[in-house]
Amino acid sequence: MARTRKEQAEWRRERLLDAALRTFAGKGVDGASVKDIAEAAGVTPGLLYRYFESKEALVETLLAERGFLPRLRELLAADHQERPATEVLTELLGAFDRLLADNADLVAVFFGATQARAALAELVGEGRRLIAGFLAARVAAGELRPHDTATAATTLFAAVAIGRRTGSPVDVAGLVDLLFPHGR
Amino acid sequence: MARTRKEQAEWRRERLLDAALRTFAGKGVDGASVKDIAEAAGVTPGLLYRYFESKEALVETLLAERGFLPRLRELLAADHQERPATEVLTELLGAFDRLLADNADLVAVFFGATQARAALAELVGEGRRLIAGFLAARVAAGELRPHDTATAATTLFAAVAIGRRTGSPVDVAGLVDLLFPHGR
Amino acid sequence: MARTRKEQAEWRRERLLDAALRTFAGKGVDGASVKDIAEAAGVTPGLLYRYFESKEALVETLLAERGFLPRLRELLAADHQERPATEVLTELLGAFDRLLADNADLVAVFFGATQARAALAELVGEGRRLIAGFLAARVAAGELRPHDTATAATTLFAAVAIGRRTGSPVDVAGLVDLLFPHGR
Amino acid sequence: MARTRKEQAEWRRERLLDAALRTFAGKGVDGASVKDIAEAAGVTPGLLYRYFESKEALVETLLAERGFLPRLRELLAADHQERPATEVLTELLGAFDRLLADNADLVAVFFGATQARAALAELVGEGRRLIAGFLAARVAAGELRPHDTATAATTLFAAVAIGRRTGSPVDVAGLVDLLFPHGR
DNA sequence: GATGAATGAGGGTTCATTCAT
DNA sequence: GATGAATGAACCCTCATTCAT
Repeated sequence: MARTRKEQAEWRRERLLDAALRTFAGKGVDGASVKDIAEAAGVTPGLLYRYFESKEALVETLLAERGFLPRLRELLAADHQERPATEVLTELLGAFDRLLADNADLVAVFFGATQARAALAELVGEGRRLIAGFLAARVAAGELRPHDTATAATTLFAAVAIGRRTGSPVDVAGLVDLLFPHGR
Repeated sequence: MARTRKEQAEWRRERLLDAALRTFAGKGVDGASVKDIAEAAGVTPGLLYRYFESKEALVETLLAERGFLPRLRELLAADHQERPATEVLTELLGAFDRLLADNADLVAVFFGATQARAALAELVGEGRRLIAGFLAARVAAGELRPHDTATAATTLFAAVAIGRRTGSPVDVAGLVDLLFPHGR
Repeated sequence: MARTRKEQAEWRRERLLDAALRTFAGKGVDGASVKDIAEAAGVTPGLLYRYFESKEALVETLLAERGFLPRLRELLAADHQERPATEVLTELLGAFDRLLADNADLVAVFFGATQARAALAELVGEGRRLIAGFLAARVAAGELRPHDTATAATTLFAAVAIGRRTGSPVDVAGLVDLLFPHGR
Repeated sequence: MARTRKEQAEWRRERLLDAALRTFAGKGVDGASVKDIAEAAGVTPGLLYRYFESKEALVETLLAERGFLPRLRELLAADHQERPATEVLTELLGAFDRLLADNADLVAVFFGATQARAALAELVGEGRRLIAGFLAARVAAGELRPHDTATAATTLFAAVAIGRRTGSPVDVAGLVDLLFPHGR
């Protein structure tokens, strides 16, 4: 109330970005229409064009302003000084994890929202389960050291998949050696 | 040449699936029009409907027939007998890695193909670099054992991200302990 | 069985006309696709074009060959000689009525098969009922001679409607005088 | 000019209904494309969808808002008191006739507008002519009372046809007796 | 004679975008 | 600043028709 013009405009812009993020997360960037977004924001489609040049510009703005790359940089840039590496790592990854959790909608936009999502989940789930089973068997046999096999399976799978996806494949032998140095 | 009608039909169907896969990978499922796919296959859009009931049915067929879940199952189901776990794991993950490499288009479909792709790559890249730097510093300081810090960074990042994405977040402390048992 | 080529062709042609008539009656001429007709005849659409030049030609053929105008002419051309006019008329109209009943599908084609059909039926039904009520009241009051008021209502309504529809409006006063000479 | 937005919208809606009615009357409901209607209204097809949910909804709206059933009911519901039945009937049918004349386009929609139209007109025309000839001959011979034979022919024909069409066939003998009581 | 793969035109409809109000 | 009428292009899909097989 009693907002200045500029404040009001700024506020509206943010609400539009909110609405866009929600809508994109739900229907995918291509699947969400400008009308959908406008409705989610409680305005008419026309108004959107006072704040953003086009739908494409809206997406770009969203990624730029709501992307968590800056937050990530802050996080990682902190000076960790004398504290133990694993403690720092745990804290760091925990913060990253929370960042993702807090920005679930944006993550959804990053990964797209298509029919293929279910298929992906199935793929990853299945692989994880099978690998975890294998690891557990070898732990039981005393070959591998006791460890959280579920996490290990996820990790192995994820590393390979993300490596491929981002165009920087991991060295598989190195990966295995990383988790099980000296074969244990 | 000298193809029977049935062979010709089978061949055309496969070419349409090829074209669809390529087109979806490039423009995303929603972003690719039936016309795009038909053009990529060198036919008229109408023809597509002799082979698939709808665009949606085409996507489903693609995931069902070209999905690599069956191949993955075969891979993992193999009997590994007496061979060392790390050897088996390396082979397994290598095969998985190759599977993904051979099906890059399909992977692109799974992960969605939007404007956000570049942003995702940047995010992962940045995170990876920063974490790798931190790890290298600690290795240099003698705190952590020498290891492939680039792979370790990718792995940590990937595990957290995939965990969030698939709705099964990893236990971060467990993850760190997995890579650096006893803090090393 | 053991049909000559020509017989077989003739037979097929008639079956196609049958199928077309049925399909047109059900879905309307525009609403029925060549595929619909071919399916109803148990053949492929392509074959239809060996027997008829186009869908339009098929419709024309149907109206020409299955139209009952020839039958109607025969009916009316009969020499009625010395028999009483009302007897002849009854016979004639009865035959016409049967002709229409036997060719219900064709009648449906004549009148079109659209959403509007239901509205038309409602319109005619309502009008008929109201007029019949009026007539019955006046008969009861002794003003009009006793007669089949339902038929009279239909008749009056139909005459006006068909008159308009065919572009030859009836003279309404003449019509009333026809049914109730001398105001009775 | 100087129309408010709301007035403009109302006006546009009515013009679209006008255009639809004209176009449907000319080409039939199925035969008229949304593009045809839009062109007739001087707008783009897309605009139609701001005013009507679909082509089907447009047809329904047309029948509901431009149908003359309500007008017909008013007409028939009037209190006719002490006036002679034939006078009332003449007035009533005259009003109905005018209603149809004023709504010729809508009548065309009701009856469908296909290639079959000409065939129907021919059929009715021919039958009418032949019956009228027969009646005239019998009047000349002194068997039937003098009357408007053209109207009588139309009436007889129409009654039978409409009866069949609406699924309530008339009793032919009763019909003849209605027009020529005591065989005259 | 019969099939069915293939086409080109057009169907109804949605959508990003503009602009007068 | 905000609306919503209007557009033009594109969307997915169906259809009448052709022709090699």
